[in-house]
Amino acid sequence: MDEKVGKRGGYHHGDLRQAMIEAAEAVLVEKGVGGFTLRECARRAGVSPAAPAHHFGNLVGLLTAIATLGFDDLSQEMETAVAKAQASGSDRLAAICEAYLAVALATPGRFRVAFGRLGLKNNDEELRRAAIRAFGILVRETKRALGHAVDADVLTRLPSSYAGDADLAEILFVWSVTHGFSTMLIDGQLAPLEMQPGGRERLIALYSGRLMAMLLAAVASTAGVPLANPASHG
Amino acid sequence: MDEKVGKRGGYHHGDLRQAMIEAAEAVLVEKGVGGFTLRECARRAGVSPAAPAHHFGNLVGLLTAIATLGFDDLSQEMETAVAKAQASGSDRLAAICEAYLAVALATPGRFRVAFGRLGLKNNDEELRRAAIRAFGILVRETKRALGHAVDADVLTRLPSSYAGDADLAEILFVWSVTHGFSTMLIDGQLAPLEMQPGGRERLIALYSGRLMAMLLAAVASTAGVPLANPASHG
DNA sequence: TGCGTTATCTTAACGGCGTCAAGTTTCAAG
DNA sequence: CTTGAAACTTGACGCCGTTAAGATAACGCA
Repeated sequence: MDEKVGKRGGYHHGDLRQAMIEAAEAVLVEKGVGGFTLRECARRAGVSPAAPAHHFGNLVGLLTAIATLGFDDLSQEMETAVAKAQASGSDRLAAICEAYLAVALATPGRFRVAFGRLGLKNNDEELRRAAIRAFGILVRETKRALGHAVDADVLTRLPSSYAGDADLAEILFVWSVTHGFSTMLIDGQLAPLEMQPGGRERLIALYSGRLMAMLLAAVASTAGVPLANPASHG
Repeated sequence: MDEKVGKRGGYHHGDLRQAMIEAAEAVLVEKGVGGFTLRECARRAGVSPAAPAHHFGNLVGLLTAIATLGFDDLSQEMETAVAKAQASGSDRLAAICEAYLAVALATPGRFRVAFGRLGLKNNDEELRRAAIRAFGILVRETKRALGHAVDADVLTRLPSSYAGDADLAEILFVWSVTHGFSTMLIDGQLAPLEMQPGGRERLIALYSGRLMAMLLAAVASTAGVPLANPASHG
C-alpha cells in the first residue's frame, strides 16, 4: 500500500519534497500533532533524517509548507462551493462555510497545522498569500450576503486593513461559528455526540444545515437586509 | 520574581505537585504548546527530571491535571458570570459566553491543553467530571434562554445523552461561536486585526458585544420565543 | 562523449528530550 | 528510636532535531 516512488534509484529520491509532505500529513492524521516527528516522516519517505533539511530547512519549514497547502486547499474548495451554489441557487455564504467544515474534516492534519499555533514561519511569503486569499473569500462572501460592495482587491488585501470595516462584526461572527464547529469536531470535543448510530456523518447531516440557518439569521439580524434565501439550508 | 518555595528543605520539595502545575502553565504561556517540556518544568520547580513521575505518572498526567484545572476554572467563572448577570438583569447566556472568552484570554495555556487535542488521559475521572460540568452549564443556559425546562442533573449528565436533544442545534451553535472566537484570538488568527491602537482589548471591546447580540438573535430566530433582552449587549 | 559543478542524500555526532530502574534521603507512625 | 513508606536523585536508555563533513548522482557545457 505504500509502494510510492520508494527510493527507486538508490541515492536520489526524485521528489523528496512531495514525499515528505505526504508522509507528514499521514503522520499528522495517524498520531496527531503530538506524535508528529520529522524523523518518522523521513523514515516513511525512505530517506535519512537529515535529508529533508535541504528542502525545508527544518521542521518549521515543513510545517509551513503544509500550512500553505492547507490554505490553498481551503481557498480552492470554498471557490468551488461558491460556483456550485451560484449554479444551484443556494446560499453562497452557507456554501463556503460548509466547504470550510468539509476541508477541516477531510484533511484535519493540514487544517490543524494551518490554524494550530504551532510555530510557523509567519513571514513566509507563500503562506501569507495563501492565508490572505482564504480570508479574502470569507470577507467577500460575507459582504455580498449583506448586500454590500466588495473591493476588487479583496483576495489580496491585508487582513489588517479591515480593522475599522463596517462589516467586521459579521465577518468575525461567520468565521467564529464555522471555525469553532470545525475545530471542535476534529479536536474531539463533540466525540460523545458522535457515539451513536451514524456517527459523525449523521451528526453533521442533522445539524450542519441548522447551524447554517442560524448563522444566516444572525447575519441578517444586523442589517435589516434579508438574505437571498436563508431557509434553503436545513 | 520567582522566589516561590524553591526546594527549601533540600531533598523534599514540600508541594511539588502544585509547583509543577504552576511551572507548566508558565512555560505554556511563554513558549506555547510546542516548546513545552517536562524537564523544563522540573527545572523551574527546582527538582530533578524524574521527580514529577511520582505525582503525575508521566507528561500526559501533568497535562491532564492542567486540563482539569482549566475546566474547573471555566465552570467557576461561568457560574460567577451567571450570578452577576442575574443580579444586574443582563443576559445570562451572553454572560457565560463572555466568561468563556475571558477565561481563554486569561489562561490560554490551560485553555489550549483542555481543548487542544494533546493526548490527555480521557478516562481520568476528575477530568471527565470537570468537562461534563462545564458543558452542563452551557446546556443549562442555552435551554434557559430558549425558555425550555432544564433537568436537575444537568451538571452531571453525560454529554452523549444529548444526542437527540431538541435544543442541541442551539447548544452547538452557541458553543461554536464562543469557542471559535476564543481560539482564533489565542491562536493568533486575528493578530492582524489586533495591530492597531488599543490592540486586542479594543478589538474585543468593540466586537464582543456585537457578536453576542448576533448570537442571541440567531438562537431566538429558531424558537419564536423572544429572549430576555437580546439588545442589552452591544 | 567526457568533465566539473552543483544539488541531493548519507553518515556520524551533539545536546536535549521522556522515561525507567535503582539508590538515597526525609518523613511520620508506632 | 526504629522502621517502613513516601519523595526525590542519579544514571542510563532510546529517540528526537539539527549540524558538519563526506559520498553520490544529475546536469550543463566543452
